[in-house]
Amino acid sequence: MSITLKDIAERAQVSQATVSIAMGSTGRISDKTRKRVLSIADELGYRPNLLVQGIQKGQTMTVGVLMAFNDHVFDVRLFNGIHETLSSANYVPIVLRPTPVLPVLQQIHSLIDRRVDGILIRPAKEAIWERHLNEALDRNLPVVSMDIETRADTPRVDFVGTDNVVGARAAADALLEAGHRRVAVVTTGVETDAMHDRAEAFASRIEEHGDATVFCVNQPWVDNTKGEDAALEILNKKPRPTAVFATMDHLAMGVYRVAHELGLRIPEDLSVAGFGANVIADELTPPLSGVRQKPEQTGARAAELLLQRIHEGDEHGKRQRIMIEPEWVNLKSIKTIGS
Amino acid sequence: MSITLKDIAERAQVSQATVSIAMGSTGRISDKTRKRVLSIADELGYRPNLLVQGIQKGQTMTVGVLMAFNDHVFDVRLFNGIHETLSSANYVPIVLRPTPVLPVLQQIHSLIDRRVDGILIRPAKEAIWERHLNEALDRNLPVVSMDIETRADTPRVDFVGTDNVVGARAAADALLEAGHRRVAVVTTGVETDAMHDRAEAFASRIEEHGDATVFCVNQPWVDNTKGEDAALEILNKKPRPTAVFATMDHLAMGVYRVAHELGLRIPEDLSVAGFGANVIADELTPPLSGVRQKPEQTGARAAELLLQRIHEGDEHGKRQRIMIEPEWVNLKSIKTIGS
DNA sequence: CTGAAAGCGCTTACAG
DNA sequence: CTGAAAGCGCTTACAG
Repeated sequence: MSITLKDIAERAQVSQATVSIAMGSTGRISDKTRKRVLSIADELGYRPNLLVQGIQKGQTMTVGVLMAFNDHVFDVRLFNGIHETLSSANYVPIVLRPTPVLPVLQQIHSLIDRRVDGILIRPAKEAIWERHLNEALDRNLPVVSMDIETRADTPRVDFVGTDNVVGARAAADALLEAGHRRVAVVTTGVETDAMHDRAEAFASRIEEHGDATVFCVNQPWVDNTKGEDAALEILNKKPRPTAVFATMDHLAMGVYRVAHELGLRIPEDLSVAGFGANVIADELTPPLSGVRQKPEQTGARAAELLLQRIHEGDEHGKRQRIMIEPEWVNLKSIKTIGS
Repeated sequence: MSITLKDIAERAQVSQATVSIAMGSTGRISDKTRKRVLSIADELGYRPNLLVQGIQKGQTMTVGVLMAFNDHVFDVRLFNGIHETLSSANYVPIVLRPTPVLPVLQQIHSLIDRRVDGILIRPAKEAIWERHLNEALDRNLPVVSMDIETRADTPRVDFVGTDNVVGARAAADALLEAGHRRVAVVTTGVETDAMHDRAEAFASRIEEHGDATVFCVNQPWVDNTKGEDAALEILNKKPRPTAVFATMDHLAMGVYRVAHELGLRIPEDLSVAGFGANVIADELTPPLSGVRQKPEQTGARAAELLLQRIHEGDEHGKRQRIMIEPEWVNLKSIKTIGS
């Protein structure tokens, strides 16, 4: 096994307690013995056993992260944000990926059994997740959900996510400012509240303008949908809208394709805006303008909030809900229409 | 704090040892007491403390995973494979992301301090990583590297990665079989051995044919290069090659772009093949044929190997080197030339 | 300034 | 079949 305090104590001819004190900063000790002990520890390659400190202090400096990583790029960026914050605080993430085969309950138990100090989760659509969170909450483990909000029955779960309303409004403002007065929205799946919020916020902002019209087409949610059907419906409309806002970048890809098939050039004949955090925006031709989420920031804020909860202990204040403002990025897919 | 064996013992009016025995399967105990104890444990929501078992048995059922997640899709798929294998064995991954700011040495210490049972790593190009691995190896922690091989100075690090030679040969065979006799290779960066191996294996396979010619253009490695320059050089060559093999999918994107600019249609005027595990292959128009890596399998095999090393303990056999065979996938970017 | 002892939560021989 | 005791590696009052 590895080197222990006892080994060092023997070598240094002092008690184990003295070694312990020399390592930490608690308790007074002569500078001479401390130096001697530390140099022996170093020489032996001593490494503290955090497991012991974990059972003693009830603090493992470990956090559970439950993410499916289905949305590859978004989840990785989210994780990067989490990781950075945790690292600087000397915490470490245990990453578990809930899948249909691996029951979430079991994974939460797996985290509890290892005595993580808190849990970060990016919930899936299935409500089943949330019931199981009580297993953690009942043990006073703080939980913060990211990007997707948990239901009402888990009031002690904080939330950090994208401010969809601010983002969608920015998109509307940008299109209006570019002179567009006849715009459409492609969206999908009522179930996902985020898409819904974006479509609604966008539409109502356009309508506020008074002089502009907007209509919305909802593409039923199927996995990996690119929204071609909805795009077709929009582009066949007479008079054709001059701009389309897609509530997620993936849907904008469908618009690009259908436009291409119909011989419409972007942005000359049609302006397109998206919403997301994917790289696809940059890889489309022309690069897609739109609302850009900030997954790193979301992850970092979530981790910060979790650490704060961990440190404040049981006097848990009221539920927090933090909205990260996305950013409007103008690339080459929007044409300015002369007034 | 949480429920302990002592709590259960008090409630059940038995000794702590009895409770412990009732939980595990070691030691005999009357069925009656066992049932009573278990039901009380259940009722109290008892969860074992794996930290304790960790310090007692020197086995934490925890594995360190060092991955940068720079290649989003590949790394996520790799991780999914790892995760699945670890989960089924009741192991859990602590995922750390080495970045220029966060010294790897510190992260390895972070893993050692938490007494992980082994380490999986996807090394970056910087050799600095590898020196630090000794910190783990010296403590008899098994280490398996994935996708990218460590240098010679870490002979106790097993490896699981893609069989580049088999993959590149499959690509060559496919192009030859489709009738191509004048083909080119776009590759990049001599430093990355993988690209080099692919280019070389491909070229020599083509040359073996006797009747076919091949030439190779190396695009200097810059971040996120799409190989446009190299592609231009190739497509301007007279006579123009009928097919191009890109040693990574990203480079094939450059070929697509340049071909498009030159007015060449794929596959009518030019056939293109790639190599990789990215989604981009499917999203290109037309979908890109090529060699597909199997990151999930790579991750799973690496995790299996690590677990095996963990279980075999100190009698560490000789270094293992496992090659996962990629698969040739024919989509729409290859034209068959009449003989 | 340093040491002996108790305790964190659990397991494992050893008695009875 | 069940209990008392020692021990895993460390920290923290408490004596000296």
